[in-house]
Amino acid sequence: MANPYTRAPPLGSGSSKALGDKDPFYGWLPRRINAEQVQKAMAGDVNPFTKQPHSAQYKKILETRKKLPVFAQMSEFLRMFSDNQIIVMVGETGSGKTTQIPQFVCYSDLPHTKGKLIACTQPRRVAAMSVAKRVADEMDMPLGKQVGYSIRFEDMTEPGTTFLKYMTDGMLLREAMNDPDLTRYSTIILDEAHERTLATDILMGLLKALARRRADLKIIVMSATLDALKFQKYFSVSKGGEPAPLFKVPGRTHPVEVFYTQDPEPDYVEAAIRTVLMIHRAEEPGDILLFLTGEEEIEDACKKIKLEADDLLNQDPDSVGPLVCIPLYSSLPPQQQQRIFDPAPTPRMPDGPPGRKIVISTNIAETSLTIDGIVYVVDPGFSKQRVYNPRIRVDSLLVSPISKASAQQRAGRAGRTRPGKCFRLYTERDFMKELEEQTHPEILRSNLANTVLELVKLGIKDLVKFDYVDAPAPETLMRALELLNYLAALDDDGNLTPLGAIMADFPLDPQMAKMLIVSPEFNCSNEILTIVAMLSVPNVWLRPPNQRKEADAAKAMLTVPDGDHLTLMNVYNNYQQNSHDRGWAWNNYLSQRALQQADNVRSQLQRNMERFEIDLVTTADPKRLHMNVRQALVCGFFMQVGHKEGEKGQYFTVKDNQVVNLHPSCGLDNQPEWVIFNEFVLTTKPYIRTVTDVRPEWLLEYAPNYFDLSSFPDGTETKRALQRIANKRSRKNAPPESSSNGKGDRPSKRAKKAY
DNA sequence: GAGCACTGC
Repeated sequence: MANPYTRAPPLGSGSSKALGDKDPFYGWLPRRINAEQVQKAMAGDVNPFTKQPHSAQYKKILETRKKLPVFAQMSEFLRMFSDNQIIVMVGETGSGKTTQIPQFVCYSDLPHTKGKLIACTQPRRVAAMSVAKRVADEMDMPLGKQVGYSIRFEDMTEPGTTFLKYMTDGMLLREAMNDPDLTRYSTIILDEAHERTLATDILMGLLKALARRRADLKIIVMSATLDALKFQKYFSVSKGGEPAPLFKVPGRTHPVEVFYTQDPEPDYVEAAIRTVLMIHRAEEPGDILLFLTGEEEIEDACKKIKLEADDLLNQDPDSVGPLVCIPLYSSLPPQQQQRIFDPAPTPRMPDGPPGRKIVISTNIAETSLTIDGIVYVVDPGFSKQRVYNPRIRVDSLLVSPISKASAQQRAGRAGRTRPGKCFRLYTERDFMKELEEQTHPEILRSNLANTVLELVKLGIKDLVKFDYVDAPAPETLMRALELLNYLAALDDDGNLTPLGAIMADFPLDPQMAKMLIVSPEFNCSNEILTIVAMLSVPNVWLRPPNQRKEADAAKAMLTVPDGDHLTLMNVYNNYQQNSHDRGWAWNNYLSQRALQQADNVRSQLQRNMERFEIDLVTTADPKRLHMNVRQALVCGFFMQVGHKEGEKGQYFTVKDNQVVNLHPSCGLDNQPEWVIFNEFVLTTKPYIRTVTDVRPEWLLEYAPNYFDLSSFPDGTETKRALQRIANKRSRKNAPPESSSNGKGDRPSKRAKKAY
């Protein structure tokens, strides 16, 4: 056979007639391609990848592509790509990097000639989908053929045809778990690396090691300017040697003038409202984007601004135009989110002062959503950030100052369509001296139980020595290892157990994966599957401010008094029985969107169960079914137990002895002595949320290692209570329920032993 | 008697 590189094989719909002997790739040598070759191929009449004639549309799009800053540097890029295994690339907003660089790579790498793919990862699903669509158009191909995307629940690729795949970072990480060498890929592009999502961080560590094993793999890390040097050093080719080369492309945005306050503002919401109204009165036409921290703050500010703006309009209708306030946060239904794209209101009278639109948004407008036409940004300098405290194992959301990088990103939102202004509600000194350079990457702010299990499954032996871009706190790793060991996912030496290997394959927190896998032993895997799905989606309960009573009453109708987990199950079952009816969900103050998602997650998990031959079983007798479900819950959540002390209903977490309260949303009709909880949240008080009544015997029985009383701090009421139960049990000298194994409905003997 | 920054598998 001739050199395979002299002639690209015809692809998919390619017809040899159209091709003739004019294959635009004829004689091309992969990874040794220059810009002249590519330009010529792009300008040709025949699409070199499909061998079809180019459409008129294609030529049009090509002209606009040529105006992108990155296009002018194609030659430089191709040279750098030829000469290096790893490149760090910086491309500011509007450079065209996300759409163009992967295409340049296609022309140079010619992945289709070797049956490989180019991957380009994105932190968000919508981005992966929309960019893939755009690039498919640019390359004159139907989406899902040569160019596709892959996100959870949706694989828009065609095996054997697709050679450029946009995907979420989490998706590529999943693939790595089953193929640590990522052999299908010839080039991997990590886009938006500066966002430092957990998945991107882990991928960077994996790819750095993989680059040594696979000399044929090329890697491109794309980021914002501030982080480039850090990545260059991290990906230095030789140990302590040269940093990875940098490819830099200017952006194409308009200048944004930044203003600071003279003095610190004591009340940033009040200051923000004042600033917005000042802009409305005094500045040229143009829409405003105000960043606040959460739903309540946003809705509140919306009302206040509206009131004040209406006053202004009435007082001075000749110089002040109408103003419309639009809230934006993730839990808003998509339809309402769309309002941010509405045009500004029209003047009240012909020739009157023009109207203005103000969007008041959480961080969602910083990265996930771009709104065109914004000219003014008001930035109070705060956002809610997730923090994880490994000492007490609690996740919380804290309003914290943003980073410099974040502030710059926010300011940039004012310059997308024309020159803009950004009003920072803090002093220049604070910006320079007080703000951190970067937002702490997620890996430093999260519970890593899931990540650690993934890393072990990926074959990483020593988690502490893993080459992280930023290493997590050792205590966070310890907490994760400890949890996984108690769940029997890792043995005492930190090796993956067969159970752990299966757990890692479920897109779930380890606790939930564990209880799902063991649930057939309790004859309730059907129910646990539902509960796990419901726990994996956003809150299903709606509570509109003016209909709280009605919403609470509707919830009470669906509540199961034995526990919130059972209530969730009941909600899902009712949703099914009412054939996913939108009206039913609406009448019961439930989020149809969340229920639909739960349904989706449930099917995906069910497919995973089938792959591992985990039976889907249930128990006929409803009373016994509830008992069985509650026991299965213990198998996953035995480390999240609350014990009531005293009559006041004060709960203490087991072992950590933290004081916690039942969350007001809890549906229990009494205060059981022992409960398991799904989450521990720190808001106005420490709360445990999604709570179920359990029996202490179950704790001792299904989690004997964790409930080894010698490991408990002495002198606590919890320990004494458990000791009493243990004594009673040993007197009986037989497990109380498994001995009477008359009906198949009861937990089997094996369940007792294994867990 | 309270909340839900945002993403992802």
